[in-house]
Amino acid sequence: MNDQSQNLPDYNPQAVEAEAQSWWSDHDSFKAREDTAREKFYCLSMFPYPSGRLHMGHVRNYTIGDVIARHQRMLGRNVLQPMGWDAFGLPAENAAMAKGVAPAAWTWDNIAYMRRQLQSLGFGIDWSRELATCQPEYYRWNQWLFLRLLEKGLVYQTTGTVNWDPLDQTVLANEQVIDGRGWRTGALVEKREIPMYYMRITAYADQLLEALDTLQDWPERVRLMQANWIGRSEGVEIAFPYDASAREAIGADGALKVFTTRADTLQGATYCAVAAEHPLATAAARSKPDLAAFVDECKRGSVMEADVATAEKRGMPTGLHVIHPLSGARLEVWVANYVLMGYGEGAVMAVPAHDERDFEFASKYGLPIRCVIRSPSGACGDTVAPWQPAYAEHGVTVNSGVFDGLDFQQAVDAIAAALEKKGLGRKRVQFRLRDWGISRQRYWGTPIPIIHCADCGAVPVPDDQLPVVLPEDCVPDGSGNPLRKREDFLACTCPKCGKPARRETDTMDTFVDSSWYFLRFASADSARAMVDERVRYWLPVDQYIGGIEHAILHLLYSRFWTRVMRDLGLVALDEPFAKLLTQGMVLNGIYFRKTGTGRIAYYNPTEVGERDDGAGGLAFVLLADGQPVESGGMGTMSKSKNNGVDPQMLVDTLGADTARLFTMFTAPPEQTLEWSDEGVQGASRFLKRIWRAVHGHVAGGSAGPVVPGELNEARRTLRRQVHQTLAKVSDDISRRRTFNTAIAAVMELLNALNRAETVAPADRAVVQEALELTVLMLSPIVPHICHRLWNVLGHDGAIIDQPWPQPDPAALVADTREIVVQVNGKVRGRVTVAAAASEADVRAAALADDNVQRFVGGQPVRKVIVVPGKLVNVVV
RNA sequence: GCCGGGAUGGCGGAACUGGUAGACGCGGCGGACUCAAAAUCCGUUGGUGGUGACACCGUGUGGGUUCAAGUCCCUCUCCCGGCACCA
Repeated sequence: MNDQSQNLPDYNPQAVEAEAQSWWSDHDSFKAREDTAREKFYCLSMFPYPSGRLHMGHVRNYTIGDVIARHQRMLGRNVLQPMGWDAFGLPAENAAMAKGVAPAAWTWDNIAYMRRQLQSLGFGIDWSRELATCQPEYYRWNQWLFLRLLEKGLVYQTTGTVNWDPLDQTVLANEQVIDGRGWRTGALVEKREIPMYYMRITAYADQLLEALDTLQDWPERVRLMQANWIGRSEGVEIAFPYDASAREAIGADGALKVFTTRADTLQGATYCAVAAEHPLATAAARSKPDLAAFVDECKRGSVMEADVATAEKRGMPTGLHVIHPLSGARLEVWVANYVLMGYGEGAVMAVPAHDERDFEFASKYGLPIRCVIRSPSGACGDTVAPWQPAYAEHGVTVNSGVFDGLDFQQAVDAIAAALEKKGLGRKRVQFRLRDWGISRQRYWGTPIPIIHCADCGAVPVPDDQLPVVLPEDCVPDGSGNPLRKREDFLACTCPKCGKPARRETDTMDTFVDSSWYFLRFASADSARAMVDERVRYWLPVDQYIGGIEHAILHLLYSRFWTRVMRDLGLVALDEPFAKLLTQGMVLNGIYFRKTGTGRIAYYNPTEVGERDDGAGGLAFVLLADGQPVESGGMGTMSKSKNNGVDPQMLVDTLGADTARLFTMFTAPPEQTLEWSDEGVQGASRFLKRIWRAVHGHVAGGSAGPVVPGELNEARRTLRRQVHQTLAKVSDDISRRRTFNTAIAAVMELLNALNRAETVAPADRAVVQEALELTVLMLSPIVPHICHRLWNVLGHDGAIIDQPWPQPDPAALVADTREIVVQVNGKVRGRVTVAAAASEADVRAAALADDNVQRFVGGQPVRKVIVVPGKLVNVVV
């Protein structure tokens, strides 16, 4: 295209974006209406926590969703793209402590600011369905469903272990425990047992695992993470009957139950071990002060499981014994710190010869080791001491009496059958998944709807008294839950007996709030029900987009909650999210200096420049003082590393379209995205180029429609590229979700367009069509500039109401093709042949090529492989 | 430790089903415009050799399958993510 840069209007993103946004707002463009005659598309990005300002991760997340939503809209779907606020949670309480404002006020201010930011980025959101989880109209349904689950036995109360800060007299979340100390007080954190409510997610473990296979449009990685988290194990539950000593200590008959996946090694069990919290440990500790001290010590240890895993194995005998269910031998019962109360029965049979942990423990305490599995090398075939490391693989049984000579499965089957006959065991499945503890000793959350009565105990709040409203004017000071000091909240009457009673002050885990918000968007204004019949139309979510950090908990809880609501007859839905896209993190450079006191000072990348280091390389220096700083490579944008980029700055200077284009172009959506100021400039440059291309073309006067018969070779070639690009972009956006390659293809097209002839009417017609299609193709990604350019190209309506274009099949047809010719697999030439050429013709043309002949060099041709339309390989 | 993913120019990345490695962008280099700079535009840019046509080498390592391997199989190294005493 000839350069017509004179007198063309400048690209002013602020003006263009304001105009487009007010058009959409004036026309209520994104309001979604139920219409069963139309195919719906529910596009949802994970709702944000209202932390104060959007960060780049949000921009990336919501841009991906908006591109998909706008594309689906152009394909004719009835699109719903809602937005809400995950508004309860700890940061609001921290901000309250730091600034002395109530969490509610802080949260609502943040929501107002971030809503404006989302609007300034041009996301096509139906704001009429906006919700915040801290609204009583929303969280009353958390309470209502909690009561339904309580009725069904899917919510129950038991004691749970929490981190307790003894100075602040408060419960700490795991992330508030740093090196075993409270983050504010520095006091040593204790474990505390307190009553908590649990949701019986384990009752759904089997179906949550099995249904993962139906989620074919979820990333394999996420399904695997969930499968590992649920952790299904097939094994045998075995009872070791108490001997006289144990019966006496417990004061009853009975047996120690264990779970094992290695019932084939039962004859190698030489002792049993129980967790410190196990009833047998408690019973034995009553008469043994040193054991009581050890049990206490184990209980006090860190709640963090990572620390537990690396701790040295320690234990102490209980002095009690149990009877081996097959051999009748007396086995000693130990308390061991490596046995978890929360898995299986909280007790294990120990087979040191075939389990590394038991081996380490038995070696340390001199316990017997008995080999019952022969390894392939035979090393475990006899009972020579000292024993070498445990052989934990499957193998053939030995030293097991009637069970000798069996492979793993045969041995498990035979031993399980023998145990079952004696009533001392049965096969069963064990899951790693634990029930979901939802109580939080926190203020800023959904109040748990329970009333404590001195006479009646814990009484559910009747439905007609819902919601239990959280007072919004509390200002937490760090010393426990402020609700405990609110007499107006605490005081109530028992629904059963009418006497004065106290309200529960615990609130719900915020994962409860986010486990069903996607359902509420479909009936956001329903005051009388949690969800209504509109859920049937909109659900499931067709495309869900969010961070990989939610791969396990949020997605698993949401799947569980959906099934619970299904079983209550509230929805007809097994799985809430049909397709899932997990976007990668946004990274930026990390620069720092170690200060004299050993502390590390981080510098924002904008404060750092590059200098010649005098040795042929580059050194990083702080612009302010010219002195070197160290580079810490790329890392997630975070406050602590001082490497964040404020999206608002970008929107205010280069515009929302540049921000959107950069995040979509620089990396595929699932990968990490490395921030680059030069890359942002590149995105802005491309928008200016397309702006100029359109205005330059239009300045040349009007253009008629393309008449295919009038096109010469060059015009046909250009037009073919236009329609090939359209086909590729359609596929990249809808199927592959590789927005980066879609944009690259459009960039290539624009490069070709800038080189094209634009004088003859036929040329202008081809360019007009090309620019129209280019603007249509880019409109989901950079909607504002395309909104304007569509009108500049001579169209009256808004581009948002245009259908997604289809490539013209006739334009895609080529008369000739370039074929690559290889000799022995190396490219030696190219020949142009008619598209319809036969294989024999292609072969002849390839062999006739000069350079090909040079490399064949008269040698006998052994074989010629012809890949139609692509390449010929001559083997000599 | 177990499970999963990855390694391609100076950088981000492309190559989708085994068929032209390095699309597109950034950066670099050369040029045009300018008093100059910025902006913009044009050209060039994996390495080595050659004036050149071109040749050789090249997708973390070593091997294999194939007419043909970044892509498939085996070995090793390093990176990243998840789980982490789950019996």
